[in-house]
Amino acid sequence: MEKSLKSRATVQKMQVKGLELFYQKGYYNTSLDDILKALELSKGAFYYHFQSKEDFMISIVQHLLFRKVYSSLIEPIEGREDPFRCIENCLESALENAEHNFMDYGFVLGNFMSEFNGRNENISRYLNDICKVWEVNLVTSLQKGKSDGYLERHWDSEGIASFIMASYFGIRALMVSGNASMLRYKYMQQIRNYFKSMSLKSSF
Amino acid sequence: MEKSLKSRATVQKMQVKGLELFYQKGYYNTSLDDILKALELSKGAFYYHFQSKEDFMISIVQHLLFRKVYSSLIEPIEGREDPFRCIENCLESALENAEHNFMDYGFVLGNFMSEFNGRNENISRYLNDICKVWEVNLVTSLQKGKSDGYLERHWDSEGIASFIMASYFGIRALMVSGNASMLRYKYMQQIRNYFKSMSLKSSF
DNA sequence: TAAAGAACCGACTTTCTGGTCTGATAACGC
DNA sequence: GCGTTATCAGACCAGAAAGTCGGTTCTTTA
Repeated sequence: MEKSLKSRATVQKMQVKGLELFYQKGYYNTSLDDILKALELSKGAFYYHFQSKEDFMISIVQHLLFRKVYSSLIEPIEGREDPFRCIENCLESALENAEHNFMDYGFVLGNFMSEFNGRNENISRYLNDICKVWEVNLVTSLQKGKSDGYLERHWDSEGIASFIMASYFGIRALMVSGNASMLRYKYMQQIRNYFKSMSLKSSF
Repeated sequence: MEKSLKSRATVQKMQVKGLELFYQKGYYNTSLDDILKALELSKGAFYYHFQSKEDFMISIVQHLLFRKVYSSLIEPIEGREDPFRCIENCLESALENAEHNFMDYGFVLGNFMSEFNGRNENISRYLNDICKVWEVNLVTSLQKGKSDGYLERHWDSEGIASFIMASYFGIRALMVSGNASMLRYKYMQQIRNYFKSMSLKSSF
C-alpha cells in the first residue's frame, strides 16, 4: 500500500477503536495495551502517530466525535423551519440509533464531559466546545422559529436549549441501566408535551 | 475513647472523606493512599475495617449516599400535597445547595451511575436501587396529585418522573462546566413552564 | 496488673500502565 | 541497486495502585 495511505488508515483504525473502548470502559480505565491488543498493533506504532494518550484522545474528540455530533445533532436542525418538530425528530432518531447501534454520539459527548470534568482541563475544553456548538445551534434555530411564528418571542431560547440538552444527556444516562425502549418512548412523549405547551402553529 | 465508638468514628471518617474524593476525582482516579493521606491513616487501618476498595465504595453508597439522597430528594416530597410545587421546591433547594456546598447528592448519584456503568455491575446495582427509590417516590407523589386534583389523570406519571430525573441529572452535568447560577435560574424557569402546562389548580 | 484482643502502622509484593528506545522491514527516490 | 525514511515491533523502565503481613500500641477485662 502507498505510504501516506497506510499511515492514515492506521491512525483511523486506532481512533475508531479508541473511541469505542474509551466509551465502553472509560478513558482512565482503558489502557493503551487494551486498544493495541484489539488492533494487533504495538506501542511503537502508537507512539509513532501520537505524542501521548492525551494527544490521542484530543485527536479522537476533534476528528471523530465532533463530526459525528455535527452530522447527527446539528446538521439536521441547521437552517430548517419549525424548530420544535425538527429538534424532536432529531432527538428521536438519535435515541433510536442508540438502541440498535449502542453508541450515539450525543451521549458519548455527555459521558466524556462528566468523566473529564475536573480531571483534565485540556480535554474538557474541547468537549465543551462541541457542546457549545450544539447549544448555539439550538438557540439559533429557536430564534429563527420566533421570526417564523412558531413560538412566541417571550420564551427564553437559551433556557429552552439548555433544558433540551440536559434532558437528553440525562435520559441517555438513565437508558443505559434500564428499559431503554420504554424510556425512549416516554421521553419523547414528555418532550412533545413540553414543546407543545410553547408551540404557536399547532402542528402537533 | 471506647473501642466500638472509636472504630465507628474511624469508619465514618473514612467514608466521608472517601465520598468527597471519589466525587471530586472519580472512583478509579482516586487511590486509597489519597484518602488515607488526607486522614493521616494507614493501609492497615483501612484493610482492618474494609475488605477491599469495592467493599468500601458499597458501604459509602449504602450508608452515606442513600441517606443523603433520601433526606434531600425523597423525604421533602413524600406524602405532601401539590406535587409540582413540592418537586419544584425540592429541586430548587438541591440546586441551591449545590452552588454553595459544591456537592448535592442527587448529582453525585447520577455521576457515579455513569462512572460505574458497564465497569462494575455490583456497585451499579446499588446505585440503581437508590435511583429506583427516587423514581417510585416521584411517581407515587404524582399519582396522589391526580387524586387530589392537581393534574389530570391522562398524564403519564412514570414518563413525567423519568423526565424530571433526566433533566435534573443533565442540568447538573452542564452546571459543572459552565455558568452554574445562570443555568440554575434558566432550568427552574423551564421546569416551571413544563409543570405549568400540566397543572390544574393554577397555583403558578 | 497482666493477658487478650481490637485498632492501627508501614514496609513489601505484585500487577498494571504510560512512555522510551533500539532495531527491523518495507516502500520510496535516485 | 542502494541509501534513506516512513512505519511498525517489542523489550524495557519508572512509577503508581491494590492488597498483604508481621509487628506495635492502646483498651478492655479477668
